[in-house]
Formats: sequence, structure tokens, C-alpha cells
Amino acid sequence: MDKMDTLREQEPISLHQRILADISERILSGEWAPGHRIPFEHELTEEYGCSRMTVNKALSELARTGLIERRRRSGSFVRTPVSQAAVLEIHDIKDEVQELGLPYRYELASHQKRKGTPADRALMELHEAGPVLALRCRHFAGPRPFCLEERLISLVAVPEAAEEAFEEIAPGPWLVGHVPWSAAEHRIRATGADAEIAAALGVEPGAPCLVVERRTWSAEHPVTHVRFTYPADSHTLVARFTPSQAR
Amino acid sequence: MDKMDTLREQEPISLHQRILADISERILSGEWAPGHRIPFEHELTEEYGCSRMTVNKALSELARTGLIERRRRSGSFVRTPVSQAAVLEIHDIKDEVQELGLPYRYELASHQKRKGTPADRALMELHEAGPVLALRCRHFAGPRPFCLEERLISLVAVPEAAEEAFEEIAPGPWLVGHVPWSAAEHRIRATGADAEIAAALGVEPGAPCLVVERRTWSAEHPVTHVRFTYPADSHTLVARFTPSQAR
DNA sequence: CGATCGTTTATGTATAGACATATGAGCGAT
DNA sequence: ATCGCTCATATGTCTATACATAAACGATCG
Repeated sequence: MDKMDTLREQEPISLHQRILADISERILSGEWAPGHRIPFEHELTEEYGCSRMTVNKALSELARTGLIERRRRSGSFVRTPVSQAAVLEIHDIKDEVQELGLPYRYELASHQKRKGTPADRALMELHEAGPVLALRCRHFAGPRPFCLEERLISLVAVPEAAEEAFEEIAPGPWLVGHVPWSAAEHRIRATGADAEIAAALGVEPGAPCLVVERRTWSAEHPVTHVRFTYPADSHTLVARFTPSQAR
Repeated sequence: MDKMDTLREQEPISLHQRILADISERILSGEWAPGHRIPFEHELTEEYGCSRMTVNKALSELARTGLIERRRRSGSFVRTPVSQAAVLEIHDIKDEVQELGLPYRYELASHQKRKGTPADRALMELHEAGPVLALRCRHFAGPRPFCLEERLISLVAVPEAAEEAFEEIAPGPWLVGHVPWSAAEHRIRATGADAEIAAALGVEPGAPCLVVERRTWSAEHPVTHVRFTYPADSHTLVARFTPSQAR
């Protein structure tokens, strides 16, 4: 038993969590390099003096987070990181602005209910025809435009949206409270402001902007497409990555 | 038994996976709204005709991904989504270019070993003084520059990097093979190309560019800071979000 | 009436055993 | 040498059981 020196006995931590932590430690420290075969379940069973289910729970968890790969008959191996997966937190714009210590203001610029055009349907990946709501609004940080929001909402998926004016509440927070979310795809790119965007954001035409587009589905149905355009200097997205575990 | 119509009997899917999928379905479809109490383990045990451990595995998994919250003595409840977290896959640039069907080429522009300047240390959040390696390289997609890479590597954390010329292999893939990663932070923003960047990327000064900066740590030590600058039209980051599960 | 204490209950953790399944390795026949 | 076959083995899944623990509930007592 050589584990006494590496752990603190007093903590009420469960055994499978400790096994998981021990193995993560060795992988992240580089002691067990990618490709290394970690001990078999029955070996860990012996080392920790516990049943196989306990070891299995820890290893399954490690496999789920992508730190190891399990192969029947061969054992479990430290994975070589192929593509790093970073977690990008998508906050409400109001919170973002207020965290900067600036007063937030929201303004609806246009509001149009229309029969979905082919362009609308392409943006939302909506296959059937149907009415859509097209919104255009601006979010301000103090006196300056912080971001331009161009949004389409499928009224097939969210008929209640037709009754909402969106004068007081931004479509983002409204949707969060009205639609169960199931999937979203974000596309992030840079672009030069065209004349319309430049006017809306108060920047020169051609000025660099960060564009975040999001498509959202709810149980297979496209719900909304939104494009946020930020002047280059107003916004930075931050994504964090810790391979050991989520949450 | 009202489940026969919702599932396909032929698939060799495990029972706990099916329980997990069934419950996810009901939450994501909105049938079970946030705050709703999902059946107790012993009720699901009866419904599915299985042992409690099997049900427990499914529910624990749901709790881990954040879809439900479990409370002792009270039961398990559907969680209200607070902030969306999207998963951003960070790929190797070579793979990115090749997936576009273009020939990839890498070119080292400058390579300098130096005593870390205060600016270097600030970028890496390195607190002690120490030698660093400063690299500047370009990645090409066909004839056109795809991206400019400006990188600092702490030689305290990775002394072996001093021996590597980085003429043939890009620092990114080299580091992946030599340093166990433990944490990374990405900052994504748009910017206008300054004269130097414009020259390196073959674009007009002021042209919009997407900038991805990454800081990486290995077991608490800063390892590297890298800034990738892409011409606006060459690159889009994609982040996906599925609350049901990762991977 | 309110504080305290035991009881109940659902989850949390762990066990020992069982069978399924995929797959690498070795063996044998062609 | 190559193609199949069998066999051993590590993981994948599941069961029935057990005890621990946190928290809500209710009854009892000051």
C-alpha cells in the first residue's frame, strides 16, 4: 500500500472518485503518456482492495470525458489528444454589458412578420414553408452600440412569439423562458462591416467586426437563427478547457 | 408498457442508455419542464423491470451532464438552464486546411531564443523570469497564407523545445506530443490587420481578421501562448451545443 | 408555541457474482 | 504463407443486496 502518502485520509471522498483522481493525476502530470496502457480493472481492484464495479465506474467516467480509451480484450489506454474541446460559455448580452460596469439598454429597430423566404429557410435550415418573425435590434453599453442582433424566429416552432412585441424584452431571454432547447450550433467569424452594419453600430464601413451566428433546434425543429455583430473592440469570447472534467 | 411505440427493439442498445435517452427525450421535448420531479429510482426500476443500479447509472449520468439535479430524500428534478455552454473543437491547422481539400504548407518565419521580457511573461502569465522561445510562422492553404502563428514557449516548462528547429514540424503538433496538457484558455476576437500582419497574410492593412489566442498550462505551469490570426474570409470557428450529452 | 429528536425515505456508494461480447493470439488446415 | 477456427481474456452490462447519509417529516417535550 503506497497510497498513504498521496492522499488525505480525512476527506469524505468516495472511493471511485479517488481512483478517478489518482489516474487523472498520473495522466495529466505526464507520468502516463498517451498510448500508455493503464492497469487492468482486476489489477486496480487488487490495488485498491475493492470490487470491479467500483473501478469500472471510475474508468468509465474517464472514458466518457475522453481522457482514456477502452478496448475490449486489450485494456484501457491513455488517449492522445486529437482535438482540444473548449467550453464556450454563452451569456446573456445584458449580463455581459453589466459585468463591464456599463449601463445596458436594449432597442428594437424593426419587427416584421412574414412568410418565410427561401433565404430565411436556408438560414434556419427549415425545410417546410411557414411564417417567420424577423427582428432587428441593438444592444447598447452606455451611449455606444455594443452589438447588433438580427434574428429570425420560426413561428411554426414558436407560435407564441407572434403575440410578443419585443419592445421591452430582448428575443434571447424571451426564448430561453419559452422554448425548451435541445441543440445549438455557433459559427464565429470576423468580417468587415457593410454600409448597413456600419451605420447601425456607428463604425466606419469596412471596420472589423466579430460575428457570432447561432442556430437553435428544439426536438429536431429549427427554432431560431440569430446573428450578433460586435465592433471589433467591444467584445472577446472566452473559452476554457480543462481535460480532467467538466462542471 | 407504453414504450413499445417510441423505441426500436432491434438495436443492441444497453438498458441504462435507453433509460437515459427516454428521459432526455422528455426533458428536451418540453414534456417535463424545468422543476419537474422525474420518477423515483424505485418507480423507474418497476417501469423498466430492472435493478436500481441500472436506473441509478442513467440518472447519475443525467446529473453529471447537468440536465437534472438530484436531491436526497426529495427526488430528481429537471434543471433550469442557466447559461448555455457550447463545445468548441480546436483542431490542428493542418487538418483544417486539408479538410478544405487544399494542399497544406508550413513555413517558419523567425525563431528566437531570448530571456523572457516583461511583455512575454505577461502574455503567458508567467511569474518568474526565464528563457522563452519566440516563434513566428505561417500556415498556407494552397498558394495563399491561411493563418499567421505567433508563439511563445516557456523553456522553463519545456526545455526540450530549445533543441527543436521547428523547420519541419509546426510548434502546435510538436507540443501536443511533448507536453501533457492540463488547462487552456482561448480568447477569440476580431481585429483589423496592422501593417506587419497585413504583409504576412497578404491582405490590405486594416482588413478584418479573426484572432484566436490560447494560453496553455501544464500542471500549474504556463507552457505556451499562441496567437493565430486568420484573414476574415479564411476561417470560421464552429461550436456545438447539445445539453443531452458530450462527445 | 417552538425547538429538538427520532423516523422515514430517496439517493450515494459499494459488493460479489453472473453472463455477454469483442477481439487478439495462437493453432491448424489448406 | 494464408486463411479460418478456437480459446482466452478484458471490458460491458446487469442483478440482488447492503449499509451510509442527508434531508424532510412528524411527534414529543420544554
